[in-house]
Amino acid sequence: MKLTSKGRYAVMALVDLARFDNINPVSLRDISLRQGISLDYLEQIFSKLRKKEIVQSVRGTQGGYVLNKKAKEIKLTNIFDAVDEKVKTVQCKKESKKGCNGKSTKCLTHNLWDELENHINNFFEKKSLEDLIKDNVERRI
Amino acid sequence: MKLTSKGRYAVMALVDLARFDNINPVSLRDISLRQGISLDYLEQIFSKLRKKEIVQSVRGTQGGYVLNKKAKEIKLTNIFDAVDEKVKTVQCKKESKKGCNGKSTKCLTHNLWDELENHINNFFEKKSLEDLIKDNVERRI
DNA sequence: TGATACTTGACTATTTTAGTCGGGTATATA
DNA sequence: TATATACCCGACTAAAATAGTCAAGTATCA
Repeated sequence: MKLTSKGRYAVMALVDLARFDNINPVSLRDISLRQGISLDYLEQIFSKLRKKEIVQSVRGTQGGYVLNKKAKEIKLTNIFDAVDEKVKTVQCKKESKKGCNGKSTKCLTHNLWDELENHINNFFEKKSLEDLIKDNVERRI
Repeated sequence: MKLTSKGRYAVMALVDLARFDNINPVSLRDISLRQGISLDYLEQIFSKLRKKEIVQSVRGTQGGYVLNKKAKEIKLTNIFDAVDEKVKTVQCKKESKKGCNGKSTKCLTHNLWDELENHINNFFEKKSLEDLIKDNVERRI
């Protein structure tokens, strides 16, 4: 079980963005330099964030990205969802003969993965971008 | 973020084992048939479980595996640890220039992943094999 | 009109996953 | 003692996912 870089980068980039977008849009180039993330990869990630209306883009010189909502309203769930960083546990395919079919001893652990998924998603639903920024400022003092 | 089959299989197999090992050892062949998991793959998994002293092996005809501890004492943490199903979030390599080096805006999200890791591990540390079996019996009624 | 910066889609090397395969060794039972 | 059962061990591999790269755009500001 692991968190992939895509999700990590998305969160890092958005925290970075949230701290600098007071007046002007923030370019991916700047984020790329500050966070050490490949520009091309960032473009892929922000394309997804834009489609899910987490950020807005401003084209042209002095362009960049701006948050599309208040940092308080952007939850980790939304970010991970946007970049396809899902919490996958069991996939109970109805077509498959093996695995979960609701019969006999199979899928003994079905409920476990459900619980786990809820447990993790619960964490993600509570945390907002604002929380992350505040947390960071506090520890910085 | 996903849970891989290895961890899933390990838990499924152990729940199966725990329910059948009252008197005799349980063979991987039986578990394989009941749970629909490849025998060869199960052998790999049980080799690891044995090395971490979660199960004991009995060789020869009528052989198989037996739990090495009480189901109550085997936590999910132990199982996942045995089969290398780790909860990985950030790796802050000291060697790398990029990523987490404790400076400036980098690793803004460091604490987040720590928290997440604790949150998940907390779940795994509480759940025992016994819990899973009980849970299953209850829902079966 | 040129530089900046977003936009899009295709391509690719690397790593991880989920096995398979081929050889063993130990032991109960006939 | 022969044999079948079942654990034991290491090497190999196909397929999928990951983490990018690359190329060719379009919009906008100065």
